[in-house]
Amino acid sequence: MIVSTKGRYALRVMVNFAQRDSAEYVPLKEIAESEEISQKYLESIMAVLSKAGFVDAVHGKGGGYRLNRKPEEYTVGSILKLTEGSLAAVSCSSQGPAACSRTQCCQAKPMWDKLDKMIDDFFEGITIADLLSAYEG
Amino acid sequence: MIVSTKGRYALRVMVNFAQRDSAEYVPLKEIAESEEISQKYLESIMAVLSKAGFVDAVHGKGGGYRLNRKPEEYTVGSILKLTEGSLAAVSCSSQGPAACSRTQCCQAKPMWDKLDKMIDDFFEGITIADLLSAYEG
DNA sequence: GGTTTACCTAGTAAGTCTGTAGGTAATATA
DNA sequence: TATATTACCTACAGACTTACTAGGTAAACC
Repeated sequence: MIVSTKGRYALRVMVNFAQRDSAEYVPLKEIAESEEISQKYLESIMAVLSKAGFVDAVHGKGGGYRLNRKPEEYTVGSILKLTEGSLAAVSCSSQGPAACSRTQCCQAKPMWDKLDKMIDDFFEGITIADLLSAYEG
Repeated sequence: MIVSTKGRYALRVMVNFAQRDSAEYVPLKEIAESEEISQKYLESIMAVLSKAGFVDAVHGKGGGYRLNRKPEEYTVGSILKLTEGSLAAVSCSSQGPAACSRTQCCQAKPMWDKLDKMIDDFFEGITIADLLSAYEG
C-alpha cells in the first residue's frame, strides 16, 4: 500500500472544502461529521495542511478552515506528499537511514526510479478540481 | 512504500538464481551469504516461492533450489504479488475487511483504480531477464 | 466572562515488518 | 545403518507504523 488513510482523508477533506463557498470558514467539527472522520484524528491532519499553508485557519466563532487557492491549483501529489511524507515505492532508494548499501550495484534501481517517477507524474497530473468533476482519467 | 524488503529480497534471489547454471541446485545458505540476507528470514521467502512452484527444491546434500523456467518467463509483477500479497495503492479499494463503505460515491475511486492498473502493467512488463541485463526501462 | 474555535502534547491498542529460535522431515554419502 | 546436509515447519519478539483517543492551552468573537 502506498497511500494510508491519512492521505486519503486529506484528499477527501480538500474536496469537501472545494465543494463549498470558497469564502466561508468551516469548523473542523462540521467537516469531520460530513466526512464521517474522527474529529480528533482529523485535527492532526488539518494541522499539517494548515502549517504548510494549504488552508487558512481562524479561531473562534465563525472561524474554521477554508482553501486559499482555487481547486485546480492543488495537485493530488502535493497533498499526498505533504500528509504521507513520501510516496516512494521502496524505502531503500531514498537517502537517509533506510538507504541501501547496494545502490551502486543494484540491478533493480533503475526500475524503482522509473516507477517513482511514474507515480509522481501521475499524482502531479491530477488536481482537486479534477476529483470534483468525477475524475475518470 | 509499496514494496517491502520481502519482495525486494525475492527479486534479488531470483536474479541471483538466473545468473547461475540453470541445472544446478543451490542451497539456501549459499544464496543468503551471496546476497547478505539473513538465512532464517530468507527461509520464509523461499518457502513462498517454492510452494507457489516458482522454484524447484530438493532436500539433502547436493540439493537446494533452482529456477524451473527461463528468466524471461518470470515477471517482476508475479514475484512481487506473490511475496507482498498485494500491490494495491490503497487498502480501501480492495474487497475484504479493509473495503471502504464509500466505494459507491468515492470521487477518488477512478483515480486509485487507474493507478493500480498502471502499477500492475508496469511490473508485469518487466521480467527477471530484463533485470539481468541491467534494465533501464 | 463565556463560548467557540484552532492548536498542542502525550498516550495507546492493534497491526506490520524484519527478523530469531528451535525443531522435524527428506535425501545423499560413508 | 549412521551421519551430514539440506528443505520445511511453528512459534516468538522487538521495533516501528497506523489510526486513533485524552486532555489540555491559546486565540477570536459575543
